[in-house]
Amino acid sequence: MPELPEVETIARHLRQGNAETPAIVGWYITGAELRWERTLAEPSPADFLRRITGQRITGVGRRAKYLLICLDQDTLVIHLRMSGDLRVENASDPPALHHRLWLNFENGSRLAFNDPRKFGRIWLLRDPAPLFAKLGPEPLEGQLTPDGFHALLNGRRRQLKPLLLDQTFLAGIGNIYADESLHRAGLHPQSLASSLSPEQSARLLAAIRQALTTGIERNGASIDWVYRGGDFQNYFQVYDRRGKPCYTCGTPIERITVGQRGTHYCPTCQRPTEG
DNA sequence: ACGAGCGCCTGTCGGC
DNA sequence: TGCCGACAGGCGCTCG
Repeated sequence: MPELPEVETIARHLRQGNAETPAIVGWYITGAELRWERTLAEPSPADFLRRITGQRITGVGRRAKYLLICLDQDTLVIHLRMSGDLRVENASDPPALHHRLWLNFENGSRLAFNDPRKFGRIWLLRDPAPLFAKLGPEPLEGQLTPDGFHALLNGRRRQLKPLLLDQTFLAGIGNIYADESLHRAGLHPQSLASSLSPEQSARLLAAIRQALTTGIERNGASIDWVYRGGDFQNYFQVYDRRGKPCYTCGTPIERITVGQRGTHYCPTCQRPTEG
């Protein structure tokens, strides 16, 4: 499910609260329960319970697609993978079928990690930096310039779509935002990164930022039962639009497989580059 | 360096 | 209705 905009939206809601959920900053952890062992990547269940109990939440943030829940001594790092979701609820509510791990708070609330497909992972770390060591730059941060991005692309003989999905190249983009970015940039998903002109690279960076920013403004995309609350799905130009007319030229959107991922594009607006 | 194939899991949907 | 395969917002691994 969630890519950068969805994780950012969840982080903001947990930090600031919204109509449905209160902010969790300042809450005191009285205990935890683990229902699926593999959800917890690190440390052991016993160490996790011992260490997290008694800590207070001091902040909520995001790095790439990782959600960061800052505690007094540690950082709770959560990767939602395909189907993970976080829910604030009453500790007295019966836990839902797919709750894999939850924290209990002094105020009678619970923060539950719900994850039907069990791909999600949670770490409790004194220092999360090593976990993020191989991640590429944040696409929305200013250190990444059009020239710098062109240099990064220029050094790679790789198709654009798999490269955008490579978290060590650029951090936070997933299948939806890769397709939407390439469409906005007018680039074919199978064009080679090294074939882009400086202008095309600049256009791609701007398109990525535009797609991600719009996604955040719309509170992310909600496609099925997994993640709710966003409406970016109503603004998709290519993703999940196979056979429907391109909004720019009317050509039916095509779906192909690139790097074993479903890939949507307009064959008229997104022509392959030379080389 | 790069792509393909597969494993990890459960749920939904379309075709027959 | 039931069965069966395809497919799903991700990522780590091995193998050429």
